[in-house]
Formats: sequence, structure tokens, C-alpha cells
Amino acid sequence: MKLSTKGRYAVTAMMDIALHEKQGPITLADISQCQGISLSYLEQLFAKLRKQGLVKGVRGPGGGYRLAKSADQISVADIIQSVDEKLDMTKCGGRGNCSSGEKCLTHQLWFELSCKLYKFLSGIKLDQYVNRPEINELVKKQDTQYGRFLNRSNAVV
Amino acid sequence: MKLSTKGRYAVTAMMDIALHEKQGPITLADISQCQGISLSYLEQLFAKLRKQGLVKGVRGPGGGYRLAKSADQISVADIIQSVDEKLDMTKCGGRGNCSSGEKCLTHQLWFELSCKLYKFLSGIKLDQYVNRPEINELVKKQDTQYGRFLNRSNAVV
DNA sequence: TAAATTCCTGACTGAAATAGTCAGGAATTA
DNA sequence: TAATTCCTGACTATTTCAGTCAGGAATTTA
Repeated sequence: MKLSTKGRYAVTAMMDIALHEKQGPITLADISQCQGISLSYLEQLFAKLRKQGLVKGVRGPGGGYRLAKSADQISVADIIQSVDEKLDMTKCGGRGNCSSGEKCLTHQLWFELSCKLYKFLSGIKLDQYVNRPEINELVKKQDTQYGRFLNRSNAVV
Repeated sequence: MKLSTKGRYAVTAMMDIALHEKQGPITLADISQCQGISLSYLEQLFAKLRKQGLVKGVRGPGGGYRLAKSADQISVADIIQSVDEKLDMTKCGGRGNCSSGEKCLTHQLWFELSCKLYKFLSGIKLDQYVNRPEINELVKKQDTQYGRFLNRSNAVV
């Protein structure tokens, strides 16, 4: 498994979308500015998130990205797996032929670790953070700071 | 946080030592051969493990490495942290100045995730695997296959 | 004391992943 | 039709991973 900044970028962006679900599609340019992630890099990540069916792209003016499922059905594990390829930590990909055809010494350890970690990250859904008061205050601050949604009906004043 | 092959190498090597604690110090050359990890790379990893006080080096013939604490006091988290620098997943290193001096949107998420993950990996100690019968069978097989400890009093026949 | 063994250190290298850039096309809205 | 935004692919720089190499320091054994 890989748990790197790449995955963090993806989760951060997804959180941003989840937190603004009511305001309609969010543009990548918006996320790029607010979260400090390069636009083109975001586009690469979102290509993968789209292929995994986590987000839907809406083209044209007023478009952007929105969640493809409800926030309580999207886990951190889903997101990380989408961009980082695999969560499996065994050398052999779970096949058990890691050491000259046999299971290696630590096959069991990694296998179990992968399972537990997966379960753990699967249990954390986006909506757990969307409804917190302290997070929502932060969101408001940021939205005002960056003047988000100014040219929309639901603009932040 | 990073959870890469680097950490797996380190844990694998530590497991190997823990599993052979009774046979005295284990040489890196031995681990290199049995686990298929380059010797020089192991030396780099063990320099870090030593600095963290997880292993002790014994020089000279018959020397090698042994655990600096008992196996029930060494967790997977300890090992990964030693070689991968940090388990912390926040952008700001927990300081909370990730977004123009304020906490970023996902600070809370990463902070909590780091804590949970750390607790989780801290709970997995080396000795949990040392005493399993299925693992011990594997060890015996490997030791015979590679002719380990042949020139020692406790040689595997 | 000499030789062998093993840890230990630092500098270097190739390959891959990460992160970002650039240019342009496709769909949609106004 | 023009503006907006997604979408795609090729390209580049930087960092990390993994491994190599050369040599020195401590220790044991002969």
C-alpha cells in the first residue's frame, strides 16, 4: 500500500467537493486555488476518480465536479485506492508465491495488515466530516477569503 | 505518512531477527539472502533502526544484529517510523498553519487519521507473529533451504 | 599479533514515482 | 458564436526508492 501526499491531495479535493455539495458543481480551478494544488495535477487525479465512479464531471459554464454517490458512501479507502492503484501490501499481491514459490516470512503479517488497514480506512466516510460544526466554520472562512461562489445565486458574502 | 516497500523491507528484516532471537545475532548478509533484499540497502535501513534504538549491532565474527528491546515492545509503527521519517499525515506537521496561517480544511481529518493509524500500527507488536505455529513452520523450512546457522552450535539440520 | 568477520559510513547511480507544465480538443451554457 | 469547463495526452523537473561501491572500525578466533 501507498499512503502518500498523492492520496492526501485526492482526499482533500474530495472533501472540498463534499463540503460544498449544496452549492452545485465545484470547478477544479476553485479547488486548485483554495487547497493549493496544481490544476493539471488535479485533472490527472480526477481522471482516476471519475473512472472509479466517485465523481461526475459537468462540462460547460457553471460546471465542475460533483460526487457520484452520497458522501456517506464514499470512504477514504475508496479515494486512496482510486489514485494510488492498490492498498494491498504483500509483495506477491496476495498470491502467496513471494519467496521461491512459497509464502514469505512476513506474508501473513502484510496480508492481515492490509485487511485491517483497508477495513479501517473504509470505515471513514466523507460525511463524518461534512457535518461537524468546527469544520463548517473553517469552510465559511475559506469561502469568504477566496470569494467563492460570488457569481452564483448561492454566493458566500 | 508513507507506507511503502521501504517500510515493508524494514519490518520484514526485523521479523527475521525476532524469529531467530534464540539463535543469537543475525547477520545482514543472512537476511539479504533469505529475504531477497540488497545488503547495502539493508545497511542503510539498519543505520536508522539502530539510531532509533530498535536493534543493537554486534561486530566481529559471530556478530550481527539483535533486538534492542524484547519483541513485545517493538511495534510495526516503531519500525516504519524509524525508516520512513514520519507517520504524521498533516501537511503542516500538526502545527495547524497549513492554509495561510490557519488550519486547512482537512487538517482535522488528517490529524485524526494519523492518530488512529498510529494507534493501530502501534498495537501490532513483533511477538504476535513470533509465536504462531504456522509462521514457525515457514521459518524452519526457510532456514533449512538456505542452510542457516550451519557453522554454529545451534545449526538447523 | 594477524586474519577473518561483521558492522558501519558516506558518496555515488539508475529507475521509478511524484508533482507539475503545456497545448489543445470536446461538451455545454449563455 | 463565445465563454467556460471538463478532458486528454505528451512532456519535464524533482524527489524518493533501491541498489552499488569503496573503504574503515570493532571484534573474535587462530
